[in-house]
Amino acid sequence: MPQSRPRIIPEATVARLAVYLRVLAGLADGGRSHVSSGELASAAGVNPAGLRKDLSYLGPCGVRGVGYSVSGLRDRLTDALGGERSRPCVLIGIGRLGSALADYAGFASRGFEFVGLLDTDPATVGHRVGGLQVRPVQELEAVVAETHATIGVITTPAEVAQSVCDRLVSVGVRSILNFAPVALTVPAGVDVRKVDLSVELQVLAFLDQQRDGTPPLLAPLRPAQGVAR
Amino acid sequence: MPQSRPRIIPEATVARLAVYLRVLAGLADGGRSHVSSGELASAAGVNPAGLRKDLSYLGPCGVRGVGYSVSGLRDRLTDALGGERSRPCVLIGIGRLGSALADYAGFASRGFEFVGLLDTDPATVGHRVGGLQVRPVQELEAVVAETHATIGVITTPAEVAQSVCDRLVSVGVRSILNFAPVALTVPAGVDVRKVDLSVELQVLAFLDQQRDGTPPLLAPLRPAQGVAR
DNA sequence: GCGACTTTGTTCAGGCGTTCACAAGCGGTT
DNA sequence: AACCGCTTGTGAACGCCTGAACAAAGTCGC
Ligand SMILES: NC(=O)c1ccc[n+]([C@@H]2O[C@H](COP(=O)([O-])OP(=O)(O)OC[C@H]3O[C@@H](n4cnc5c(N)ncnc54)[C@H](O)[C@@H]3O)[C@@H](O)[C@H]2O)c1
Ligand SMILES: NC(=O)c1ccc[n+]([C@@H]2O[C@H](COP(=O)([O-])OP(=O)(O)OC[C@H]3O[C@@H](n4cnc5c(N)ncnc54)[C@H](O)[C@@H]3O)[C@@H](O)[C@H]2O)c1
Repeated sequence: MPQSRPRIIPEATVARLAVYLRVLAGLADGGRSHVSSGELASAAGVNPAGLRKDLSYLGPCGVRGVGYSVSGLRDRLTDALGGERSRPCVLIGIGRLGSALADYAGFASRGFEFVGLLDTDPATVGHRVGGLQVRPVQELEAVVAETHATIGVITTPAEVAQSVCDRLVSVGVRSILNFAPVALTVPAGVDVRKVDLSVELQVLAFLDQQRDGTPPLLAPLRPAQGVAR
Repeated sequence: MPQSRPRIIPEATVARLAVYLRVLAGLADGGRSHVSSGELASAAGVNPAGLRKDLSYLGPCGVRGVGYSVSGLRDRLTDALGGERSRPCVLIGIGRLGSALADYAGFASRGFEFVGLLDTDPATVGHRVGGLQVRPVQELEAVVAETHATIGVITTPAEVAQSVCDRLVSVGVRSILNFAPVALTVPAGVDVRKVDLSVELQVLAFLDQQRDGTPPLLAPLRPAQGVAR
């Protein structure tokens, strides 16, 4: 038996694999033992053929004529996405958004654990949020060193996001999730993903206007599948 | 002078236009009158040529040899993205995440205004969040009707997201932003955008593992530009 | 044991998006 | 008035991703 092929997985596929993994976790809880690509694709909101293509990057995962083993596929996906080991994360900026994230149970269940919460505000430092005590941002480097955090999440105001990012990078954090509405500049070898909620709303507004304003002009779009992307 | 061309704008471009608009707002506050594509692209974290191509969908916007007028381009972008009119939004599920969104000032400044906050929890209903009183979710249809909300934001638990979505669609909301980790099914003509934070973290974890595990194998990737995507 | 049905895995073509490179156009200067 | 440098706008090539059709393969029923 040949070992897992070291093929390159497109980033768009990786994002979908994470969605499949969550759906599979739900199916496993429901006691299901097998799923077809059609059912899984429907639950994930994607095309069945695309789903099979995504899974094919991991090598053959299913049984023809039967489908995929829920637990088997779940394990394979978990492995492909980085294993089951807990990923320590630090969160900087414990305001409204940061508090919501720190308190969210959905991350821990997927292996992401906040091991450090940092803020400048003296009114916030010392408080317990999500079972962890908020520490002063001056200790950021020390916290990363002692916890071996590999992921940094930035929920500070935009003005200070770049400086926070620089400090994270300087102590070895190479994966950053940024909620502040600025484009962060980082050296090569560091990955930044940005979540920009204002942009999401603005795109919705644009699509809305386009729909109302010029119905015949936007014609050559989606072939009317009843499932959201 | 020919009026604005009714060309089709790719969705990826629309999202970037929203980013440019925000950067321009900052430049205008700073008193700048002109910008070059290079500077704007750098601030937005994109390629200069791509930026010019994005803007070209709106027709000629700049002056060769000089650059773009900050205020002129800002107005043009504002117009293209749906005008300056206020967009009323309803928010369902005023928990930790929902409260953070309702309280956030960055949306109102871009024309998005929450006009209805809804929840089931009796302990939450009646409270004031972000200057608005939380109302029982039973009144959802009434709130949409009286406020003419066009955008619905879902921050409820995943189990009820689909039913909330159905109710929004049934009263005419055709733009939905979903934070719950489920794929929503909607009829054609309704746009759904999904924000999935667990997936973002999972992708970061994957990239991290890929970097450490197989340095020579992921070689054919990004040409080492020091700016995050 | 054999056949037919079901579902996967892969191949192919099409579209979309991104990137590079160059010509066109404008302002400033001599 | 003509030249020069700078910046935009666009055309074309490239690569990536998506969607569909087809063949391989395994299971269930008889
Ligand atoms: N809340 C939202 O719904 C929302 C939506 C979209 C974007 N954002 C963005 O997310 C970020 C946070 O938003 P928020 O609403 O939570 O703001 P917030 O003001 O409630 O929280 C920001 C926190 O960062 C802390 N902080 C400030 N400077 C710091 C520093 N140098 N180091 C560490 N911490 C520091 C502040 O003390 C505060 O607690 C902002 O950039 C905002 O634009 C928020
Ligand atoms: N908080 C986070 O950081 C985070 C991160 C990723 C995803 N999410 C997702 O966002 C959603 C909300 O997360 P949260 O942390 O705010 O959860 P939460 O439990 O704090 O808030 C959920 C709110 O929805 C309300 N609700 C429940 N059923 C409802 C219904 N039928 N109609 C209207 N309201 C209803 C609840 O009363 C509660 O106030 C969840 O789907 C969660 O998976 C949250």
